[in-house]
Amino acid sequence: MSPTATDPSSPERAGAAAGLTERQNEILEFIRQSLRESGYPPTRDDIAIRFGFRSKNAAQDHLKALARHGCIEIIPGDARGIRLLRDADEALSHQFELPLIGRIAAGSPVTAAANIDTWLRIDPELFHPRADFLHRVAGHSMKEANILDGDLVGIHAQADADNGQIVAAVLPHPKTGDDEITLKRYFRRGRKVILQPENSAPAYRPIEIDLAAGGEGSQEQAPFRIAGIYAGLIRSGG
Amino acid sequence: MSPTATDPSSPERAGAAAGLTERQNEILEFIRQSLRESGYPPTRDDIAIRFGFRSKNAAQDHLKALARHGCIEIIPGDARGIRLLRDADEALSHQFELPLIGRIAAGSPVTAAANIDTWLRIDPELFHPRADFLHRVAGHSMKEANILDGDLVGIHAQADADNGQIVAAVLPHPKTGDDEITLKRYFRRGRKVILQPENSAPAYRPIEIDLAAGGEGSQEQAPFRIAGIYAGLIRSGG
DNA sequence: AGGGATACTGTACAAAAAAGCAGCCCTGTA
DNA sequence: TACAGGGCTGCTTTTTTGTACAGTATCCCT
Repeated sequence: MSPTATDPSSPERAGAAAGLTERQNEILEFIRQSLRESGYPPTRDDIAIRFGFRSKNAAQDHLKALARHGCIEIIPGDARGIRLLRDADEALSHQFELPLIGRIAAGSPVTAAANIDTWLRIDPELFHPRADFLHRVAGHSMKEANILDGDLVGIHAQADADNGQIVAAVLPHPKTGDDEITLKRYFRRGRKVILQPENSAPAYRPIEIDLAAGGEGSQEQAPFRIAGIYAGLIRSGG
Repeated sequence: MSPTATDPSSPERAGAAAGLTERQNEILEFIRQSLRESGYPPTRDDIAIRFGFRSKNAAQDHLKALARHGCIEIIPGDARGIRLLRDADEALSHQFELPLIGRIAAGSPVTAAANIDTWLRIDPELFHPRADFLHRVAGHSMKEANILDGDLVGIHAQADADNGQIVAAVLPHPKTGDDEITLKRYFRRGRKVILQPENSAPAYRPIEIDLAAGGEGSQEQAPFRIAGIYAGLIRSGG
């Protein structure tokens, strides 16, 4: 058991907390499992038995390390006094939550952690197709599709769309240059993409993009990309 | 402390498990609270301190009683070895869920267990005011308020409403006589209540109710009541 | 080479917690 | 009136747990 790789710089598994060793992640995962299955945290002994430690102090050391990293909190003197902290709890708690995406840091994937404003407790499966993130609508350009200013729209992440679907398009803002999410109806005719608002007021004009000019699939800065397709919305207040 | 009423036949509080005494329900609620706030169950001592028992055996006795009633499971020998069983666990798991209410059994409160079709994972706090239940909209009568057929509306339970608010009204269906939930804009002028659809098509007529005729506050079957006010909606699919 | 972290073994002790026994006071019921 | 059950006090005993201290070994970085 001793020759286990313990290189702190080894790549972490997906879903594992950052900055932890493999062993520490295993311990953390065991705590989660214990909470799920028995409803209360493990003792030092439970951990030692599970991992084959001959001394429960090995478990204690690991718990201290996890506490130092801010993954758990140890309540001194309490039997099973282990509390999962926010970050460590994420994998568990985000099961029925959706990230709210606002501005997009230039060049980053839409759902990158840096772009997440907050998490909201909505089951992704309530949307069709399943939503991967939410975006707050600004403006009235989709009014006639019954999508209003302030609505939270559920977006199913995918890179392309069928003609006529409502998409969340990522476009650089004409003034700031920052990437922004816009909801529009998508049409493609040959090399041209048309992003069509659903508001017949004259102020709302379709956006036309010529893919030939360094567009889709090009290595240059793409003038636009599809973050996903509209999958539903949630509206708050009367 | 001893002269506390302990009549096992006393009426149970709303949300409390059936067949339990008041004291037992308090203990159960404390266990839930402990799980929510600290993340692990209480010890016998925790319970004794909370309720002012001089002997932790009082707590032990209560736990045994709860176990006998199938509300909890005691894992022998384990510190904090208390597990909430399914029924008892509901209050906890529904923390971020909302019941979907369809048909209303005649005369029953809207959110009675019998009227709940299913639970959906949406944080009630996402609506304003906070939603207490959801209802699926049938028909297009509120189309011009941007509430469409098939939308799930969040309803904040309250018995009255201001003029002009959108309410979930409970009305007997003209044919079946079953109570049904309808979304309409509410107006009251003296003794008359007007439930106004938001659809200018001629097929949609306002409903007028004369409260003088055995209506609101009367002992006879009320012709209508307000289940709550509209607090937002969730729409699925493009 | 040395300091520091991770990852353990082993021992010891005190506090925390479970669990049993005996008994008291009520109240509703047979 | 006897009896059962809920609701408690008090006390004892035995586990279960947390936690500190002393070491060993490996690996990384300076």
